[in-house]
Amino acid sequence: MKYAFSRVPRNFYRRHGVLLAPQLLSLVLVHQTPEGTTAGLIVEDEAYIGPEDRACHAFGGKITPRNRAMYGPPGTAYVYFTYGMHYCFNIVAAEEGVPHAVLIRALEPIEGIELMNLRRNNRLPLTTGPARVCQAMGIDLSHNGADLVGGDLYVAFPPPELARPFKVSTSPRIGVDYAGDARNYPWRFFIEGNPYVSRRPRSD
DNA sequence: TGTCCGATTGGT
DNA sequence: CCAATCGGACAG
Repeated sequence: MKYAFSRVPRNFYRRHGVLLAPQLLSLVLVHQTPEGTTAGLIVEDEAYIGPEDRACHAFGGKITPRNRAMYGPPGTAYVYFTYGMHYCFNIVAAEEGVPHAVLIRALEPIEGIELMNLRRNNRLPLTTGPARVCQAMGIDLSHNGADLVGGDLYVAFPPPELARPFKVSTSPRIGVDYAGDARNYPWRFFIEGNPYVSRRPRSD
C-alpha cells in the first residue's frame, strides 16, 4: 500500500513529554530508505522527563555524550544502544534544552511489511517492543540527533483511509523497576485493544 | 583503567 | 526463568 504522508511540524513536538506521548498515538512513523519505505501507526509509547524522572537518562538535568540529543530541539531523534545489542528510538519533546522524550514501543505496520520482515529475519512479533521497532524500521545510532522535521525518518498524520476511533490507556512504564518512585508513574500510553501493544505484566 | 549494569529480546 | 553481549556511566 502506498500512502501520501503529511509530515508533522516542529511545533507539534513543542510541549511537555507527558502531554506529547498520548498525542503521538495513531500517528505514523515513516522511514524512507534506499531499500524502500516502512511505516507504522504508533500504538504504544512512554514519556521520560529528565529533570524530575529517575527512570530518565537525563534525570536531574544530567548531560552525557549518550543523552545529549535529548537536549536538542523538539522533533529531534534520540536513539541509544542498550544491552549490548539493541537500539531504542525516542522523539524529543519540549523546548530545546529541556530533556523530555517519548520512547516508541510498538507500531502497527502499514507499509513495507515485507522489508520489515526481511530486517527482522522473519521473527515475530514484528513491531512490538522498542528494539523490534528499531530493527523493523531500520533505525540505528546513525539516526541519533536526526531532525524528524526534515529527514528521511519522520512522523506523519495518519492518512484519512486509516483513521479510526481509539481509546488511550495508561500504565506504569516497562523495565524501570530500578527507578524508585518513578517506577509507578503512569507514563506508558497505548491504544486499548490494539494487538501490536506489548503485554508485560508487573507482578508487584 | 576497572567494574557494574541496562527504557530488551529470545530461547528454556 | 535466564543468558546474550558490550558501550556508557561512574568510581578510583
